[in-house]
Amino acid sequence: MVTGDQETRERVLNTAARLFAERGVERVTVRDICQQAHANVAAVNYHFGGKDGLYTAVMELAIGVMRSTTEAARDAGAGQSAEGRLRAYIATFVDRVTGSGRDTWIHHLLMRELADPTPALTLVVEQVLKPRMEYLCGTIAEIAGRLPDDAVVVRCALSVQSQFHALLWNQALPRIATGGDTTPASVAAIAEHITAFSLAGVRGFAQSR
Amino acid sequence: MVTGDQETRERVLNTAARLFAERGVERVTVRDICQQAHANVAAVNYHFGGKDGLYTAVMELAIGVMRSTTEAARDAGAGQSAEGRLRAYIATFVDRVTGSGRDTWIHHLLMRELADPTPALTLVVEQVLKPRMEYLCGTIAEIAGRLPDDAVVVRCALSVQSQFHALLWNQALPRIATGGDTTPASVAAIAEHITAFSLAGVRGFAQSR
DNA sequence: TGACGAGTCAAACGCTTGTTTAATACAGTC
DNA sequence: GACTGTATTAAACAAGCGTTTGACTCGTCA
Repeated sequence: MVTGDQETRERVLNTAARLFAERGVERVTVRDICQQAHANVAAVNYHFGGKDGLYTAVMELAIGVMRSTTEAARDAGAGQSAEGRLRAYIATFVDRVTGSGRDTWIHHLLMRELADPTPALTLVVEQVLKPRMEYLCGTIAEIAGRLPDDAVVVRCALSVQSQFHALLWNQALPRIATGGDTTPASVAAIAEHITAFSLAGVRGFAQSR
Repeated sequence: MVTGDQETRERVLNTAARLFAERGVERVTVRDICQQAHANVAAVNYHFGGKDGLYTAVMELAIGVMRSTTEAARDAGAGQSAEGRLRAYIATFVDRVTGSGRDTWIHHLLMRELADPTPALTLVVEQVLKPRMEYLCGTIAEIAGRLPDDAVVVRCALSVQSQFHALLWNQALPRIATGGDTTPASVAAIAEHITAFSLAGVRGFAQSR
């Protein structure tokens, strides 16, 4: 085969990640993947032990990137006030979800996993969602003057995080709301909106100590 | 056949609705549906013209219920202030999504349709999502002292609506957050949280006229 | 009574799916 | 140069899928 510079395994893995995110695991055949990856049908079974193994490998790849997103969101606000950290956290996520970076497919995979859980959800929860919630709760707790495990704080964190997911309704959004474009300016406007909305929401639960 | 009181067509339709919502269309076979509905495999093709036709029929059924939910959410706040209307709207939705009523499956179908659009999305957008956004924007506009088509108002409406969807992360939620129970008390607490959070968020964008 | 349409049924039909096989090529090692 | 383990290939495999078929059972109506 006239392979490129890339190893077959890597080509299959990357192609599968893209297709799984686009169409969902069930709507992608191993023949689709291998054809687009310029690989033989047997490659999936040889390198990943089967379609399920391939999906697991894709999810592990995705989890790695998601963890780095969490870190980036945390680093962006390092040394700032709680308000500043929340603002930086939101801006990082909006930026990555709307695809200014190049890893949009990952968020679609995550959305599918939440809507339609597979065994891989356990990994996602432990390595991605829990750390995010923990950081978010810490920041929000500081803003609200409450404890991080306060039920009010947890609910606020969910309210913040859930707003990101509306950004992924790619097909529906442009038809029900103005905008939906992802120019740097509008992305920044969305981030600013979620920040302001969430800050006001959280402060409404503020408790004087 | 020892059918019950229900006609075969109805049994197949209801069984399919439940299974499609639970597992997703791709992970449900016609044989699954017919077995659970105590019907012959050919029933799907005879009554609905095929699996696709069955899915369309299920979505039409779901859209009917969703429209009635929209009306119920609107009626619940009739004659009240804008704040009261928003509170009633949110309470109605939280109630239906968490399944105190019996139509939870519909929201799972909607979530799947947003994550993984099919041709049926067009119907959902026109007959369900647009009317909801319109009503929500009207209410929020009044609270914020802005016009209903103001971009700020539209974004606020999306922020409100998106919070409902976190309630549907059935598998993931109990593992990342405390609660997740659906006792009447906690459902009311969730509704109250989203209301307070959203009201504060919207008021932050209030414009003195 | 006999013809007719609607509904149901077991069985079979193609087709696609994920997976396996056996052959082949190739690089490194003794 | 024979041996070994890795990687790739075309072809075939068995199972499952949605769908179709033709016979059969009714209730209805002329």
